[in-house]
Amino acid sequence: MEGETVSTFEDGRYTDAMRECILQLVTNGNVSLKKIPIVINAAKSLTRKLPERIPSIGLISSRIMLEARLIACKQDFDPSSNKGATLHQDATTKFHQQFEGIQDLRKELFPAFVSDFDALPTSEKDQLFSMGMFACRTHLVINMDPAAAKGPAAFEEAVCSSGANPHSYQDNQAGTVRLARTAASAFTMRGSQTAGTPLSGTRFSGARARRITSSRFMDTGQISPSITAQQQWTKDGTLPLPLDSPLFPEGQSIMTSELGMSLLRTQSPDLELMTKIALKLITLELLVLVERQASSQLPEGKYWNPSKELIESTKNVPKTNVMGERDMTVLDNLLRCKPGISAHNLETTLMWWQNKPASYLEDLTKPQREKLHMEARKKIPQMKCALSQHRKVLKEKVEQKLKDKHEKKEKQKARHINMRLKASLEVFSYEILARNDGASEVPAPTLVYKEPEDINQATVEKKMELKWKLEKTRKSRQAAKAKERLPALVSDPSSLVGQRFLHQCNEPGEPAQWYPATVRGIHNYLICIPKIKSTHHYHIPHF
DNA sequence: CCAGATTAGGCTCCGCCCCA
DNA sequence: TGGGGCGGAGCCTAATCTGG
Repeated sequence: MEGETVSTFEDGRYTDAMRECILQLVTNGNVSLKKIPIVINAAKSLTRKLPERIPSIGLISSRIMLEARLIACKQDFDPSSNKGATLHQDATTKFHQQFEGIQDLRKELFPAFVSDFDALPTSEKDQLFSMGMFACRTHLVINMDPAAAKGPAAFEEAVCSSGANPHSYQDNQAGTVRLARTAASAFTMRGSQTAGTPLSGTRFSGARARRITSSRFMDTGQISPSITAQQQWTKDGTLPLPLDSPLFPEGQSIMTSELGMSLLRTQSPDLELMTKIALKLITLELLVLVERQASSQLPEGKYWNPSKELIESTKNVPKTNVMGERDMTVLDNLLRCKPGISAHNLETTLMWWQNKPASYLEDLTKPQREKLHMEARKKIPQMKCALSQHRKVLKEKVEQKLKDKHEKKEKQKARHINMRLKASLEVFSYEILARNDGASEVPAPTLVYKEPEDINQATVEKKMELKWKLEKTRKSRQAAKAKERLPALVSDPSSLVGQRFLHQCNEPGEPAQWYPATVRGIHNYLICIPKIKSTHHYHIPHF
């Protein structure tokens, strides 16, 4: 009887509508493949209709899901689509290793799906592959953690006579950081060593310094002063962080909390001195970091003044890694629902869940939609081939990793046995075993500070090291910039006028030295520098 | 004949539960 | 705490069916 069943199977295959329905159930509805018939039958009470046929599990997992992936990638590729069309990634890691698989797969998929991919100009190919590779804005904040951990490590090295805090573990982590982490996991609900609250109110100088820098940077970041306040500040030349900074509106000043103020209260001369040393080292580490970031974001940097094309081609790139992090939760939940799901189907489900290719399909015209389904079906053999290749590579990688891990473990075990053997031999040599009575406990390690002048010297050395590092990165940035600008300067020397540069010259018999100078004018391609009397060595200007 | 679909069987992985 | 059994979910492959 007409109206009892819905046609789902035509011309020897399932209709596109049926395919989309199944995909929505699997990806957004979280329905397991086996339970799809149950869900569809349950809907009968509302629709009073049943589909004439429902695809088998095998068909869904081996074909329809692959088609779904191609459709999702097509959406990702389609510049006219504005429906969250990008692959997500965790952009807080510098080299995006977490989702390396997806990036690799992307490279395999574009050639498989984009018609005449090989014919595309190289620049366009590169653009396709490089999209979404931008650094997350939170990089700076995230990277402050390791930088702020390096500071205390250098500090402890500088002040402890043993060269390390004897209360820390035998790893490279500073005792201060270890303490803060342990406290964070102890004092918070479901405490996490990395995400817990920062340690507060401690009398330890390293931790105090860490907390002070944390207040200054993190609290400042949270207040976000108004544009007018920022503009005013750039003109009046005051320091950015004093308590009464014009940057922050009344009542929003940083460091006014009880905790913040207590950190600045003078306690003991020793603690003051130690805190200052630690603060200097930490802030130097942070300066290295901030300069690195600023070099790409300020004028002359590659992200300053991006071209129109770049803005256009990247408008769908996520501005934060929130999506990527949320994907982790989704992945976690999905794995509980579908423990056996394959990595590629997991990724497909994720893309359908987050990018909503279903609504992308709905916005297409009927012929476009049919064409897309047909193209996806046509590409299945190629897809299967690419996926099995990818799977093979991944499997090899995993096996190699396991092998390495096993070898490392074996090595550790051997070392451990050796150490114990050595220790027991020593024990025998001292005949301690014979003396069992009244044996005193091993004394706890004590923290012995270096002599004041040694601390001073060690601190100066550490600071010099960091300053040298800063100088080195500055120099290499300058060199890179100079190299980059050289061709333009050679072709148009007059553009040099007004530029400052370093000039190396020497009096006869004296060692050469660098002097800053400014280009006043260009005559016959000869760079003229006023006020130079001795032999000249001309060098590529540094900017 | 062929593409698409189905089926069966073997296999893996995971969480839960029980028990020693 | 760790091992074993069980069930749920899915993957993969080969053999087979089916309709144009």
